[in-house]
Amino acid sequence: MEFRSLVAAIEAYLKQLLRESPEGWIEVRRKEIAERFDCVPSQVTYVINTRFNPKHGYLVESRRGGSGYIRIWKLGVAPGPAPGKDVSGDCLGGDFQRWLYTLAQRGILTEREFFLLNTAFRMLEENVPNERRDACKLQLLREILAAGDFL
Amino acid sequence: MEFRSLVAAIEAYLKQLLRESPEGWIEVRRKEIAERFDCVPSQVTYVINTRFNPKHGYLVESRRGGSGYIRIWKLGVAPGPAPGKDVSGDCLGGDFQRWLYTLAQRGILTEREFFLLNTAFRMLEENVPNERRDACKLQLLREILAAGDFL
DNA sequence: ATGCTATAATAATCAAAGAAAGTCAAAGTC
DNA sequence: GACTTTGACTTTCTTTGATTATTATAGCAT
Repeated sequence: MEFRSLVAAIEAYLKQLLRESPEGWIEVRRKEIAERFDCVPSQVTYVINTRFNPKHGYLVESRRGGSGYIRIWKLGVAPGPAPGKDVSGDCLGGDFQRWLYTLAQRGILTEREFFLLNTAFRMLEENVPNERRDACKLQLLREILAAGDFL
Repeated sequence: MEFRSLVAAIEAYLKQLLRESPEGWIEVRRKEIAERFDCVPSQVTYVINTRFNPKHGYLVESRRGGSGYIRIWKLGVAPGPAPGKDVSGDCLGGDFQRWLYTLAQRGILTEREFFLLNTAFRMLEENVPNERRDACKLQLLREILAAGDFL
């Protein structure tokens, strides 16, 4: 298949992998992707940042250092810019709940866990200063996902 | 099982032992672990420090010298911290963790729920402005308890 | 038996080397 | 002008090994 650009090709490749993954997430090495597409590693970072961000319905987890990785989760349906709603600031708005729901549906969270986390999220929503809120929720989500590894 | 890295393998092994231990704690020889995984002993120290600290819900006690050992406690399953051992201060704002711990002990929360809520609490702890923090945590606790009714 | 010492058996510390991934801004393309 | 591509530099995490600190115990002297 021919692609207009590198980003497009890499994006398509990752989405292909995601489609083939029954778990709804994939794990890749930045360096390997870069090699496969014969480009610099930071290109991959660029693709991740521009095509797999929360706005598009993806969550990315990564680790540096020895045996580092990039893990991409596909969460629920892409929320879409909700026309009329202020698109500017927090694109993460109410989507978190949907994501939790997705995780619950996939059996990654039990119903109770879903409920409890929902409560916790609402708490963060209401009590963490604006500028830190999104980062904060994202971090919690990441920790939850990471916890899954061993729990 | 295949592991990404040495740390991951050792971590998983120790957690396996912990899971199998009815007392909620285990005692190992650093050297033996190192031999089993064919690595230098300080690697084990590294794993302990980075994966079994209080922040992750573990306490570690150890002794050097003849018949030395490393003892690892898992909080939330174990009957409280090793007596006389410093919990190293920052073990997550005392009271709330204790609350959660109690709930877990009574079987009101599962281990996972305990862990997740712990994470959420830490999040609040670190991100909510000082003056609202306590009220906030209290409210979350209440909601959790209330939730118990119909969950 | 009691106390002291040397020794061997451990674990901790620390710093260096190695292995990824992230950042940022300049240069290129459309 | 906005989006892509590149690469030098930074940060984070892991692995290794040399050195240091601690403890139990065996041996010895009293």
